[in-house]
Amino acid sequence: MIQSLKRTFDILEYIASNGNLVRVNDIAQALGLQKTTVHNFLVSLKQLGYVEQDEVTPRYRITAKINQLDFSGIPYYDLRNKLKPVIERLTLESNETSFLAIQMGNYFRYEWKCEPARSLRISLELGKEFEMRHTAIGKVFMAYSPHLSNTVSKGLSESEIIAQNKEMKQILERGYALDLEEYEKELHCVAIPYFYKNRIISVIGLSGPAHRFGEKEMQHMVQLFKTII
Amino acid sequence: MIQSLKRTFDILEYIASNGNLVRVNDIAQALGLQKTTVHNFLVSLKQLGYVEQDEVTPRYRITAKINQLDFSGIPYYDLRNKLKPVIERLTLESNETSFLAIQMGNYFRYEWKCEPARSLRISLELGKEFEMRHTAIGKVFMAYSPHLSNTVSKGLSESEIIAQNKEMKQILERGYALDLEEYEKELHCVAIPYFYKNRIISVIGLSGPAHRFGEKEMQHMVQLFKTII
DNA sequence: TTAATTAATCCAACATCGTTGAACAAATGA
DNA sequence: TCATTTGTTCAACGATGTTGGATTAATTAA
Repeated sequence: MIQSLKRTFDILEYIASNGNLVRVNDIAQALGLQKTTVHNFLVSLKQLGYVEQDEVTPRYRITAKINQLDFSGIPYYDLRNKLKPVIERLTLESNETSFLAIQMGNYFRYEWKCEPARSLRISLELGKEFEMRHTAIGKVFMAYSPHLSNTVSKGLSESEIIAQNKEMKQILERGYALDLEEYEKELHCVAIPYFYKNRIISVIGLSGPAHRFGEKEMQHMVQLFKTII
Repeated sequence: MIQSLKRTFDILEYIASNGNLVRVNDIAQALGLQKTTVHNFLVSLKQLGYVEQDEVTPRYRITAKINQLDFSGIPYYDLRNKLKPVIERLTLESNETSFLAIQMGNYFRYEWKCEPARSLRISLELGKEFEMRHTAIGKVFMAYSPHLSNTVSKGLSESEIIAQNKEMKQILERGYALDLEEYEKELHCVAIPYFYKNRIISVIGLSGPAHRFGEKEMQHMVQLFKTII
Protein backbone atom coordinates (compact mmCIF):
# COMPACT_ATOMS: atom_id res chain seq x y z
CA MET A 1 0.00 0.00 0.00
CA ILE A 2 1.49 3.27 -1.14
CA GLN A 3 1.33 5.41 1.94
CA SER A 4 0.77 8.80 0.37
CA LEU A 5 -1.93 7.37 -1.86
CA LYS A 6 -3.81 6.12 1.16
CA ARG A 7 -3.31 9.41 2.94
CA THR A 8 -4.55 11.31 -0.07
CA PHE A 9 -7.83 9.46 0.03
CA ASP A 10 -8.04 9.53 3.82
CA ILE A 11 -7.86 13.30 3.61
CA LEU A 12 -10.35 13.54 0.76
CA GLU A 13 -12.73 11.17 2.52
CA TYR A 14 -12.46 13.15 5.71
CA ILE A 15 -13.26 16.37 3.89
CA ALA A 16 -16.14 14.73 2.06
CA SER A 17 -17.71 13.25 5.16
CA ASN A 18 -17.39 16.39 7.22
CA GLY A 19 -19.33 18.90 5.24
CA ASN A 20 -16.73 19.59 2.57
CA LEU A 21 -15.31 22.62 4.34
CA VAL A 22 -12.76 21.69 6.94
CA ARG A 23 -9.64 22.91 8.68
CA VAL A 24 -6.15 21.54 8.35
CA ASN A 25 -5.98 20.87 12.05
CA ASP A 26 -9.20 18.90 12.21
CA ILE A 27 -7.99 16.63 9.44
CA ALA A 28 -4.61 16.17 11.10
CA GLN A 29 -6.14 15.31 14.44
CA ALA A 30 -8.72 12.95 13.02
CA LEU A 31 -6.15 11.07 10.94
CA GLY A 32 -3.31 11.24 13.44
CA LEU A 33 -1.04 13.15 11.07
CA GLN A 34 1.06 16.26 11.46
CA LYS A 35 -0.52 19.53 10.44
CA THR A 36 2.28 20.22 8.01
CA THR A 37 1.89 16.80 6.43
CA VAL A 38 -1.78 17.40 5.82
CA HIS A 39 -0.98 20.87 4.59
CA ASN A 40 1.46 19.53 2.04
CA PHE A 41 -1.13 17.14 0.71
CA LEU A 42 -3.67 19.91 0.47
CA VAL A 43 -1.22 22.12 -1.39
CA SER A 44 -0.67 19.37 -3.93
CA LEU A 45 -4.37 18.66 -4.24
CA LYS A 46 -4.98 22.36 -4.69
CA GLN A 47 -2.38 22.59 -7.43
CA LEU A 48 -4.07 19.73 -9.23
CA GLY A 49 -7.39 21.46 -8.79
CA TYR A 50 -9.09 18.79 -6.70
CA VAL A 51 -9.47 21.00 -3.64
CA GLU A 52 -9.78 24.72 -3.13
CA GLN A 53 -9.83 27.07 -0.18
CA ASP A 54 -12.81 28.93 1.15
CA GLU A 55 -12.82 32.63 0.37
CA VAL A 56 -13.62 33.73 3.89
CA THR A 57 -12.04 31.26 6.27
CA PRO A 58 -8.96 29.14 5.58
CA ARG A 59 -10.87 25.95 4.97
CA TYR A 60 -10.58 23.37 2.27
CA ARG A 61 -13.21 21.85 0.07
CA ILE A 62 -13.28 19.28 -2.72
CA THR A 63 -13.94 20.83 -6.11
CA ALA A 64 -16.07 19.63 -9.00
CA LYS A 65 -12.98 18.29 -10.76
CA ILE A 66 -13.36 14.95 -9.04
CA ASN A 67 -16.48 14.52 -11.11
CA GLN A 68 -14.44 13.63 -14.19
CA LEU A 69 -13.33 10.48 -12.37
CA ASP A 70 -16.83 9.53 -11.36
CA PHE A 71 -18.39 6.87 -13.53
CA SER A 72 -21.06 5.90 -11.08
CA GLY A 73 -24.47 6.14 -12.58
CA ILE A 74 -23.19 5.20 -15.98
CA PRO A 75 -25.12 2.08 -16.89
CA TYR A 76 -22.18 -0.02 -18.05
CA TYR A 77 -23.71 -3.31 -17.11
CA ASP A 78 -27.07 -2.22 -18.31
CA LEU A 79 -25.65 -1.07 -21.63
CA ARG A 80 -26.40 -4.27 -23.50
CA ASN A 81 -29.96 -4.39 -22.31
CA LYS A 82 -30.50 -0.75 -23.13
CA LEU A 83 -28.98 -0.79 -26.58
CA LYS A 84 -29.87 -4.33 -27.60
CA PRO A 85 -33.29 -3.32 -28.95
CA VAL A 86 -31.62 -0.43 -30.75
CA ILE A 87 -29.14 -2.55 -32.69
CA GLU A 88 -31.81 -5.16 -33.34
CA ARG A 89 -33.97 -2.47 -34.87
CA LEU A 90 -31.03 -1.19 -36.94
CA THR A 91 -30.34 -4.67 -38.27
CA LEU A 92 -34.02 -5.21 -38.98
CA GLU A 93 -34.23 -2.03 -41.04
CA SER A 94 -30.88 -2.27 -42.80
CA ASN A 95 -30.59 -6.02 -43.14
CA GLU A 96 -26.93 -5.69 -42.16
CA THR A 97 -24.91 -6.51 -39.03
CA SER A 98 -24.86 -3.99 -36.22
CA PHE A 99 -22.47 -3.77 -33.30
CA LEU A 100 -22.20 -2.28 -29.86
CA ALA A 101 -18.59 -1.33 -29.02
CA ILE A 102 -16.90 0.05 -25.91
CA GLN A 103 -13.50 1.66 -25.54
CA MET A 104 -10.68 -0.13 -23.73
CA GLY A 105 -7.75 2.24 -23.57
CA ASN A 106 -6.28 2.46 -27.05
CA TYR A 107 -8.49 -0.34 -28.32
CA PHE A 108 -12.14 -1.15 -28.53
CA ARG A 109 -14.07 -4.36 -28.40
CA TYR A 110 -17.50 -5.50 -29.43
CA GLU A 111 -19.80 -6.06 -26.52
CA TRP A 112 -22.79 -7.16 -28.50
CA LYS A 113 -23.92 -7.63 -32.09
CA CYS A 114 -26.95 -8.46 -34.18
CA GLU A 115 -26.68 -10.24 -37.53
CA PRO A 116 -29.29 -10.30 -40.28
CA ALA A 117 -30.83 -13.50 -41.54
CA ARG A 118 -29.08 -13.64 -44.90
CA SER A 119 -26.15 -15.63 -46.18
CA LEU A 120 -23.77 -12.83 -47.12
CA ARG A 121 -23.28 -10.81 -43.99
CA ILE A 122 -20.51 -9.30 -41.92
CA SER A 123 -19.51 -11.30 -38.87
CA LEU A 124 -16.93 -10.17 -36.37
CA GLU A 125 -15.94 -11.70 -33.04
CA LEU A 126 -17.31 -10.43 -29.79
CA GLY A 127 -14.76 -9.66 -27.09
CA LYS A 128 -11.83 -9.40 -29.46
CA GLU A 129 -9.90 -6.17 -29.50
CA PHE A 130 -9.58 -3.89 -32.50
CA GLU A 131 -7.26 -1.03 -33.35
CA MET A 132 -8.79 2.41 -33.46
CA ARG A 133 -7.37 3.43 -36.83
CA HIS A 134 -9.02 2.45 -40.10
CA THR A 135 -12.33 1.51 -38.48
CA ALA A 136 -15.44 3.64 -38.33
CA ILE A 137 -16.03 2.79 -34.70
CA GLY A 138 -12.45 3.58 -33.72
CA LYS A 139 -12.58 6.88 -35.53
CA VAL A 140 -15.66 7.91 -33.59
CA PHE A 141 -13.92 7.19 -30.29
CA MET A 142 -10.92 9.16 -31.50
CA ALA A 143 -12.95 12.10 -32.72
CA TYR A 144 -14.58 12.56 -29.33
CA SER A 145 -11.37 12.03 -27.35
CA PRO A 146 -8.47 14.32 -28.35
CA HIS A 147 -6.36 12.41 -25.87
CA LEU A 148 -6.95 9.11 -27.59
CA SER A 149 -6.54 10.74 -30.97
CA ASN A 150 -3.11 12.03 -30.00
CA THR A 151 -1.99 8.67 -28.67
CA VAL A 152 -2.99 6.93 -31.86
CA SER A 153 -1.25 9.62 -33.91
CA LYS A 154 2.13 8.72 -32.45
CA GLY A 155 4.49 7.39 -35.05
CA LEU A 156 2.44 8.70 -37.96
CA SER A 157 3.87 11.03 -40.55
CA GLU A 158 3.07 14.74 -40.59
CA SER A 159 0.72 14.43 -43.54
CA GLU A 160 -1.07 11.42 -42.06
CA ILE A 161 -1.70 13.37 -38.88
CA ILE A 162 -3.12 16.30 -40.80
CA ALA A 163 -5.40 14.01 -42.77
CA GLN A 164 -6.50 12.30 -39.57
CA ASN A 165 -7.27 15.58 -37.80
CA LYS A 166 -9.27 16.70 -40.78
CA GLU A 167 -11.34 13.54 -40.70
CA MET A 168 -11.86 13.83 -36.94
CA LYS A 169 -13.18 17.35 -37.43
CA GLN A 170 -15.57 16.13 -40.09
CA ILE A 171 -16.83 13.34 -37.86
CA LEU A 172 -17.58 15.83 -35.09
CA GLU A 173 -19.51 18.00 -37.53
CA ARG A 174 -21.51 15.15 -38.99
CA GLY A 175 -21.94 13.18 -35.79
CA TYR A 176 -20.94 9.88 -37.37
CA ALA A 177 -17.95 8.19 -39.02
CA LEU A 178 -17.58 6.12 -42.18
CA ASP A 179 -15.19 3.39 -43.19
CA LEU A 180 -15.34 2.90 -46.93
CA GLU A 181 -13.28 -0.19 -47.66
CA GLU A 182 -10.55 1.21 -45.44
CA TYR A 183 -10.39 -1.62 -42.97
CA GLU A 184 -11.05 -4.32 -45.51
CA LYS A 185 -11.87 -4.51 -49.20
CA GLU A 186 -15.60 -4.75 -50.01
CA LEU A 187 -16.46 -3.74 -46.43
CA HIS A 188 -18.40 -0.61 -45.53
CA CYS A 189 -19.07 0.56 -42.01
CA VAL A 190 -20.82 3.48 -40.33
CA ALA A 191 -20.46 4.34 -36.64
CA ILE A 192 -22.39 6.65 -34.32
CA PRO A 193 -21.50 7.73 -30.76
CA TYR A 194 -23.77 6.99 -27.84
CA PHE A 195 -23.58 9.51 -25.01
CA TYR A 196 -24.59 9.47 -21.41
CA LYS A 197 -24.27 12.66 -19.40
CA ASN A 198 -22.12 14.24 -22.10
CA ARG A 199 -19.74 11.32 -22.04
CA ILE A 200 -19.24 8.94 -24.93
CA ILE A 201 -19.77 5.55 -23.37
CA SER A 202 -20.19 3.39 -26.41
CA VAL A 203 -20.33 3.43 -30.19
CA ILE A 204 -22.92 1.77 -32.39
CA GLY A 205 -21.64 0.40 -35.69
CA LEU A 206 -23.25 -1.02 -38.83
CA SER A 207 -21.34 -3.08 -41.38
CA GLY A 208 -22.24 -4.41 -44.78
CA PRO A 209 -20.78 -5.37 -48.18
CA ALA A 210 -19.78 -2.29 -50.17
CA HIS A 211 -21.88 -3.13 -53.20
CA ARG A 212 -25.19 -3.06 -51.37
CA PHE A 213 -24.46 -1.00 -48.26
CA GLY A 214 -23.45 2.38 -49.71
CA GLU A 215 -23.26 5.90 -48.30
CA LYS A 216 -26.92 6.52 -48.96
CA GLU A 217 -28.01 3.46 -46.99
CA MET A 218 -25.61 4.30 -44.18
CA GLN A 219 -26.80 7.88 -43.87
CA HIS A 220 -30.32 6.59 -43.74
CA MET A 221 -29.42 4.39 -40.79
CA VAL A 222 -27.84 7.37 -39.01
CA GLN A 223 -31.12 9.22 -39.35
CA LEU A 224 -33.01 6.23 -38.04
CA PHE A 225 -30.66 5.89 -35.09
CA LYS A 226 -31.17 9.50 -34.12
CA THR A 227 -34.93 9.08 -34.10
CA ILE A 228 -35.01 5.92 -31.98
CA ILE A 229 -32.37 6.85 -29.44
CA MET B 1 3.98 18.66 -5.27
CA ILE B 2 3.77 15.22 -3.69
CA GLN B 3 4.85 12.94 -6.49
CA SER B 4 2.77 9.91 -5.70
CA LEU B 5 -0.30 12.06 -5.24
CA LYS B 6 0.16 13.51 -8.70
CA ARG B 7 0.79 10.07 -10.14
CA THR B 8 -2.31 8.73 -8.45
CA PHE B 9 -4.47 11.27 -10.20
CA ASP B 10 -2.56 10.99 -13.47
CA ILE B 11 -3.40 7.31 -13.47
CA LEU B 12 -7.02 7.84 -12.50
CA GLU B 13 -7.42 10.56 -15.10
CA TYR B 14 -5.89 8.35 -17.73
CA ILE B 15 -8.29 5.55 -16.91
CA ALA B 16 -11.22 7.92 -16.86
CA SER B 17 -10.43 9.51 -20.20
CA ASN B 18 -9.75 6.24 -21.97
CA GLY B 19 -12.98 4.41 -21.58
CA ASN B 20 -12.53 3.32 -17.95
CA LEU B 21 -11.12 -0.08 -18.89
CA VAL B 22 -7.41 0.07 -19.57
CA ARG B 23 -4.23 -1.98 -19.39
CA VAL B 24 -1.31 -1.43 -17.08
CA ASN B 25 1.03 -1.05 -20.02
CA ASP B 26 -1.02 1.60 -21.77
CA ILE B 27 -1.06 3.69 -18.63
CA ALA B 28 2.67 3.25 -18.11
CA GLN B 29 3.48 4.19 -21.68
CA ALA B 30 1.18 7.17 -21.76
CA LEU B 31 2.51 8.57 -18.49
CA GLY B 32 6.13 7.57 -19.00
CA LEU B 33 6.20 5.38 -15.89
CA GLN B 34 7.42 1.89 -15.26
CA LYS B 35 4.85 -0.86 -15.54
CA THR B 36 5.61 -2.01 -12.04
CA THR B 37 5.18 1.50 -10.67
CA VAL B 38 1.76 1.77 -12.24
CA HIS B 39 0.93 -1.69 -11.05
CA ASN B 40 1.79 -0.76 -7.48
CA PHE B 41 -0.49 2.24 -7.64
CA LEU B 42 -3.29 0.13 -9.04
CA VAL B 43 -2.86 -2.45 -6.30
CA SER B 44 -3.19 0.27 -3.69
CA LEU B 45 -6.16 1.84 -5.42
CA LYS B 46 -7.74 -1.58 -5.64
CA GLN B 47 -7.23 -2.20 -1.95
CA LEU B 48 -8.91 1.07 -1.17
CA GLY B 49 -11.72 0.13 -3.50
CA TYR B 50 -11.32 2.96 -5.97
CA VAL B 51 -10.45 0.70 -8.90
CA GLU B 52 -11.27 -2.88 -9.78
CA GLN B 53 -10.24 -5.35 -12.43
CA ASP B 54 -12.31 -6.52 -15.33
CA GLU B 55 -13.63 -10.06 -14.99
CA VAL B 56 -12.59 -11.16 -18.44
CA THR B 57 -9.42 -9.31 -19.36
CA PRO B 58 -6.82 -7.94 -16.93
CA ARG B 59 -7.96 -4.33 -17.22
CA TYR B 60 -8.64 -1.75 -14.61
CA ARG B 61 -11.62 0.50 -14.12
CA ILE B 62 -12.61 3.17 -11.63
CA THR B 63 -15.36 2.06 -9.29
CA ALA B 64 -18.37 3.90 -7.96
CA LYS B 65 -16.56 4.62 -4.70
CA ILE B 66 -15.14 7.82 -6.11
CA ASN B 67 -18.70 9.09 -6.06
CA GLN B 68 -18.55 9.69 -2.32
CA LEU B 69 -15.95 12.39 -2.99
CA ASP B 70 -17.99 14.03 -5.70
CA PHE B 71 -19.80 17.13 -4.59
CA SER B 72 -20.38 18.48 -8.05
CA GLY B 73 -24.00 19.12 -8.70
CA ILE B 74 -24.62 19.98 -5.10
CA PRO B 75 -25.94 23.51 -5.23
CA TYR B 76 -23.69 24.98 -2.55
CA TYR B 77 -23.60 28.43 -4.01
CA ASP B 78 -27.20 28.23 -4.93
CA LEU B 79 -28.18 27.08 -1.47
CA ARG B 80 -29.05 30.54 -0.17
CA ASN B 81 -31.19 31.35 -3.16
CA LYS B 82 -32.94 28.02 -2.98
CA LEU B 83 -33.63 28.00 0.73
CA LYS B 84 -34.06 31.74 1.28
CA PRO B 85 -37.77 31.65 0.41
CA VAL B 86 -38.10 28.63 2.68
CA ILE B 87 -36.69 30.27 5.78
CA GLU B 88 -38.56 33.47 4.98
CA ARG B 89 -41.78 31.50 4.91
CA LEU B 90 -40.89 29.79 8.17
CA THR B 91 -40.24 33.12 9.86
CA LEU B 92 -43.43 34.56 8.43
CA GLU B 93 -45.50 31.69 9.84
CA SER B 94 -43.75 31.31 13.16
CA ASN B 95 -42.81 34.92 13.82
CA GLU B 96 -39.43 33.68 15.05
CA THR B 97 -35.90 33.73 13.65
CA SER B 98 -34.89 31.01 11.20
CA PHE B 99 -31.44 30.00 10.12
CA LEU B 100 -29.67 28.18 7.33
CA ALA B 101 -26.56 26.37 8.61
CA ILE B 102 -23.80 24.37 6.89
CA GLN B 103 -21.29 22.00 8.39
CA MET B 104 -17.60 22.91 8.57
CA GLY B 105 -15.75 19.94 9.93
CA ASN B 106 -16.55 19.69 13.61
CA TYR B 107 -18.34 23.01 13.60
CA PHE B 108 -21.19 24.67 11.80
CA ARG B 109 -21.88 28.21 10.77
CA TYR B 110 -24.91 30.19 9.77
CA GLU B 111 -25.00 31.00 6.11
CA TRP B 112 -28.22 32.92 6.14
CA LYS B 113 -30.98 33.96 8.51
CA CYS B 114 -34.35 35.66 8.59
CA GLU B 115 -35.55 37.61 11.62
CA PRO B 116 -39.15 38.50 12.43
CA ALA B 117 -40.31 42.06 12.80
CA ARG B 118 -40.76 42.09 16.56
CA SER B 119 -38.66 43.47 19.38
CA LEU B 120 -37.95 40.28 21.34
CA ARG B 121 -36.30 37.94 18.89
CA ILE B 122 -33.30 35.67 18.61
CA SER B 123 -30.32 37.13 16.79
CA LEU B 124 -27.14 35.21 16.08
CA GLU B 125 -24.14 36.17 13.97
CA LEU B 126 -23.74 34.95 10.44
CA GLY B 127 -20.40 33.39 9.59
CA LYS B 128 -19.44 32.67 13.19
CA GLU B 129 -18.72 29.10 14.14
CA PHE B 130 -20.68 27.09 16.65
CA GLU B 131 -19.98 23.87 18.49
CA MET B 132 -22.07 20.88 17.54
CA ARG B 133 -23.07 19.86 21.06
CA HIS B 134 -25.94 21.50 22.90
CA THR B 135 -27.48 23.01 19.77
CA ALA B 136 -30.39 21.64 17.79
CA ILE B 137 -28.64 22.29 14.51
CA GLY B 138 -25.43 20.63 15.64
CA LYS B 139 -27.33 17.61 16.89
CA VAL B 140 -28.96 17.14 13.50
CA PHE B 141 -25.59 17.14 11.78
CA MET B 142 -24.33 14.65 14.35
CA ALA B 143 -27.34 12.39 14.05
CA TYR B 144 -26.87 12.00 10.32
CA SER B 145 -23.08 11.61 10.50
CA PRO B 146 -21.85 8.81 12.78
CA HIS B 147 -18.34 9.96 12.01
CA LEU B 148 -18.98 13.45 13.32
CA SER B 149 -20.90 12.05 16.23
CA ASN B 150 -17.94 9.93 17.27
CA THR B 151 -15.51 12.80 16.99
CA VAL B 152 -17.65 15.01 19.17
CA SER B 153 -18.04 12.19 21.68
CA LYS B 154 -14.33 12.15 22.39
CA GLY B 155 -13.57 13.13 25.95
CA LEU B 156 -17.11 12.57 27.15
CA SER B 157 -17.97 10.22 29.97
CA GLU B 158 -19.52 6.83 29.36
CA SER B 159 -22.94 7.96 30.51
CA GLU B 160 -22.82 11.14 28.46
CA ILE B 161 -22.05 9.11 25.34
CA ILE B 162 -24.95 6.77 26.02
CA ALA B 163 -27.29 9.70 26.49
CA GLN B 164 -26.02 11.31 23.32
CA ASN B 165 -26.44 8.15 21.24
CA LYS B 166 -29.96 7.79 22.55
CA GLU B 167 -30.80 11.32 21.50
CA MET B 168 -29.21 10.82 18.05
CA LYS B 169 -31.38 7.77 17.55
CA GLN B 170 -34.47 9.72 18.49
CA ILE B 171 -33.55 12.53 16.10
CA LEU B 172 -33.23 10.04 13.23
CA GLU B 173 -36.64 8.59 14.06
CA ARG B 174 -38.36 11.95 14.30
CA GLY B 175 -36.46 13.65 11.51
CA TYR B 176 -35.74 16.76 13.57
CA ALA B 177 -33.85 17.87 16.70
CA LEU B 178 -34.81 20.06 19.63
CA ASP B 179 -32.81 22.25 21.97
CA LEU B 180 -34.90 23.08 24.98
CA GLU B 181 -32.90 25.66 26.94
CA GLU B 182 -29.83 23.47 26.54
CA TYR B 183 -27.64 25.99 24.72
CA GLU B 184 -28.95 28.96 26.62
CA LYS B 185 -31.62 29.65 29.23
CA GLU B 186 -34.99 30.81 27.83
CA LEU B 187 -33.92 29.73 24.33
CA HIS B 188 -35.73 27.07 22.33
CA CYS B 189 -34.60 25.80 18.99
CA VAL B 190 -35.75 23.22 16.44
CA ALA B 191 -33.63 21.98 13.53
CA ILE B 192 -34.44 19.97 10.41
CA PRO B 193 -32.03 18.40 7.92
CA TYR B 194 -32.05 19.39 4.27
CA PHE B 195 -30.92 16.63 1.90
CA TYR B 196 -29.72 16.60 -1.65
CA LYS B 197 -29.08 13.27 -3.32
CA ASN B 198 -29.24 11.49 0.02
CA ARG B 199 -26.63 13.78 1.46
CA ILE B 200 -27.27 16.20 4.29
CA ILE B 201 -26.02 19.47 2.88
CA SER B 202 -27.52 21.94 5.29
CA VAL B 203 -29.73 22.26 8.32
CA ILE B 204 -32.62 24.65 8.80
CA GLY B 205 -33.08 25.98 12.32
CA LEU B 206 -35.78 27.99 14.09
CA SER B 207 -35.16 29.78 17.38
CA GLY B 208 -37.45 31.57 19.77
CA PRO B 209 -37.94 32.45 23.45
CA ALA B 210 -38.98 29.43 25.48
CA HIS B 211 -42.15 31.00 26.88
CA ARG B 212 -43.76 31.54 23.51
CA PHE B 213 -41.95 29.07 21.21
CA GLY B 214 -42.78 25.73 22.78
CA GLU B 215 -42.69 22.13 21.54
CA LYS B 216 -46.12 22.45 20.00
CA GLU B 217 -45.16 25.48 17.92
CA MET B 218 -41.91 23.85 16.90
CA GLN B 219 -43.55 20.63 15.77
CA HIS B 220 -45.98 22.69 13.79
CA MET B 221 -43.08 24.36 11.95
CA VAL B 222 -41.55 20.95 11.19
CA GLN B 223 -44.80 19.93 9.53
CA LEU B 224 -44.86 23.16 7.56
CA PHE B 225 -41.27 22.68 6.45
CA LYS B 226 -42.02 19.21 5.16
CA THR B 227 -44.89 20.48 3.06
CA ILE B 228 -43.03 23.36 1.45
CA ILE B 229 -39.74 21.63 0.75
C1' DT C 1 0.19 -29.78 -28.03
C1' DT C 2 4.49 -27.14 -27.72
C1' DA C 3 7.06 -23.06 -28.57
C1' DA C 4 7.23 -18.18 -28.79
C1' DT C 5 5.65 -13.96 -27.42
C1' DT C 6 3.56 -10.74 -24.69
C1' DA C 7 1.77 -9.17 -20.41
C1' DA C 8 1.50 -9.21 -15.34
C1' DT C 9 3.70 -9.82 -11.01
C1' DC C 10 7.40 -10.29 -7.65
C1' DC C 11 11.83 -8.92 -5.45
C1' DA C 12 15.80 -6.47 -3.27
C1' DA C 13 19.08 -2.63 -3.46
C1' DC C 14 19.09 2.18 -4.03
C1' DA C 15 17.99 6.98 -3.88
C1' DT C 16 14.30 9.93 -3.89
C1' DC C 17 10.89 12.48 -1.61
C1' DG C 18 7.70 13.05 2.18
C1' DT C 19 7.99 13.68 7.18
C1' DT C 20 9.25 15.89 11.24
C1' DG C 21 9.68 19.59 14.69
C1' DA C 22 10.75 24.05 15.46
C1' DA C 23 10.45 28.66 14.27
C1' DC C 24 7.72 32.17 11.97
C1' DA C 25 3.51 34.61 10.47
C1' DA C 26 -1.21 35.58 10.60
C1' DA C 27 -5.54 35.69 12.53
C1' DT C 28 -8.46 35.70 16.49
C1' DG C 29 -9.93 36.83 21.16
C1' DA C 30 -9.38 38.93 25.70
C1' DT D 1 -2.22 45.85 23.66
C1' DC D 2 -0.74 41.04 24.66
C1' DA D 3 -1.96 36.13 24.74
C1' DT D 4 -3.57 32.35 22.22
C1' DT D 5 -4.70 29.69 18.52
C1' DT D 6 -4.13 28.43 13.80
C1' DG D 7 -1.76 28.34 9.33
C1' DT D 8 2.62 28.36 6.81
C1' DT D 9 7.60 27.88 5.88
C1' DC D 10 12.08 25.59 6.19
C1' DA D 11 16.00 22.15 6.25
C1' DA D 12 17.81 17.82 7.82
C1' DC D 13 16.64 13.10 8.43
C1' DG D 14 15.00 8.57 7.32
C1' DA D 15 11.08 6.03 5.72
C1' DT D 16 9.16 4.44 1.45
C1' DG D 17 8.40 4.30 -3.42
C1' DT D 18 11.21 3.38 -7.60
C1' DT D 19 13.99 0.76 -10.61
C1' DG D 20 15.52 -3.16 -13.60
C1' DG D 21 15.84 -7.73 -13.77
C1' DA D 22 13.94 -12.29 -12.81
C1' DT D 23 9.70 -15.04 -12.48
C1' DT D 24 5.27 -16.42 -13.51
C1' DA D 25 1.01 -16.35 -16.11
C1' DA D 26 -1.66 -15.68 -20.12
C1' DT D 27 -2.00 -15.39 -25.29
C1' DT D 28 -0.91 -16.32 -29.70
C1' DA D 29 1.41 -18.92 -33.38
C1' DA D 30 3.18 -22.96 -35.21
